[in-house]
Amino acid sequence: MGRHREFDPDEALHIALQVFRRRGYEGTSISDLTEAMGITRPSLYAAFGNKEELFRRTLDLYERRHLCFAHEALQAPTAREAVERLLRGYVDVLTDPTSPPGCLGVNGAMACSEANEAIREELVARRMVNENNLRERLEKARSDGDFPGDEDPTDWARYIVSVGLGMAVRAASGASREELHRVVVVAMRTWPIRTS
Amino acid sequence: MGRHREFDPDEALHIALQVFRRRGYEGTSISDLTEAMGITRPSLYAAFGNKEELFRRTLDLYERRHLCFAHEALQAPTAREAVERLLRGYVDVLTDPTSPPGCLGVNGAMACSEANEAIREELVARRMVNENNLRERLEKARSDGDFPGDEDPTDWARYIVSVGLGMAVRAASGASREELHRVVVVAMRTWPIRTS
DNA sequence: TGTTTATTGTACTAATCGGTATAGTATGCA
DNA sequence: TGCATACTATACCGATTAGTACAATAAACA
Repeated sequence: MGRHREFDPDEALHIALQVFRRRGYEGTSISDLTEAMGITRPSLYAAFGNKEELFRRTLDLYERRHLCFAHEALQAPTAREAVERLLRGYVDVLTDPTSPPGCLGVNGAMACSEANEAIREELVARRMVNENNLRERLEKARSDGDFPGDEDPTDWARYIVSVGLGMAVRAASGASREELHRVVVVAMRTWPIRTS
Repeated sequence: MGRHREFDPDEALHIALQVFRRRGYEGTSISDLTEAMGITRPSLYAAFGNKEELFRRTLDLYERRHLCFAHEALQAPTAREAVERLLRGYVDVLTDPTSPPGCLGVNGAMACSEANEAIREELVARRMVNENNLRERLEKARSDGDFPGDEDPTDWARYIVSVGLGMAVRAASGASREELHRVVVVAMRTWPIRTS
């Protein structure tokens, strides 16, 4: 009963994701959002709560729709391949021509005033989940004999994620997909086991 | 003639640098600045023009006072040593215990609304200057026989800077100096020439 | 000592921020 | 055909944004 909603919340969420991805959390105003989504302020608040809740839902959508490659990448037969797929998949997300360049998680976290400290912590926590997944994959590889026993999976996961973060910053500054794939090539030369 | 200024502009600029470094450009308000600097708004505008001009002057100060190590690092005898000094010096700046963690150039550039596009471009341009300096150092190394002739200095400079940017993001999220030095250790293993 | 000049503090501007009260409108159910 | 209900539109809230007008103040020069 009652009047029907005149917009598709899922479609609106996709638009919000695009806006947040381009402008970051603080850089995006409610007016930016409502204008892009084609809805009014009360509609936005009725459907999504408030700005912070909306951002968390865009984060969920982002991970589900754009970062989903990571889970598959980690299942590659060798650790080396898993890491390379991870980095190359990330590059493709960062430079997806249908979305603003860069990473929602990185663009959103930087330059937060203290009023939005909670957002920053949320993003750091989500980032850490990914890094831990990678570390666990490397630990498995080590017990499989696929990764040297005297190498530290924690150090390696931290390094790989750092390269990814650096590429995210570059992407936001307009780096091309080719440029970033070249970064991956150089980065992968650290790998302690040669592909035979 | 006229009344004397009651604050030291140079000291005030150092404080502004600290505030901008912690909050980024957009995340910092004039009130944040005047409060930290201990001066009033008209004094700030009289001495520094406006927010954007003040930020540019803090950028100059930052490069002069905190990034000055880069110039010396590039003069190391070997290219490998130059790059390692560059990365390690940057880690120490990022985690300087007397300053907010992270890099003014990175924290300031992310999450800019379109009103401050000029700031973003300025920071990207300054970053490119550093990357070009590194590339030129690698080109010199190549003609010195200190760097393989079949390696591309542009690719390497881009990779090294990317690692630095990634560490800057991590530092802003609270990474420790030790953590980041470990990233450098792994990153340096890409190096195409072994230290004999 | 009086005048000029630059800095100071107070108080303000228009615009924008995130968020909402309220009234109007469209729908499903009885 | 009412009536209850959920959404929409307008217009607003107090707080904060970057930036400034203006008058009081303090120093240098005549």
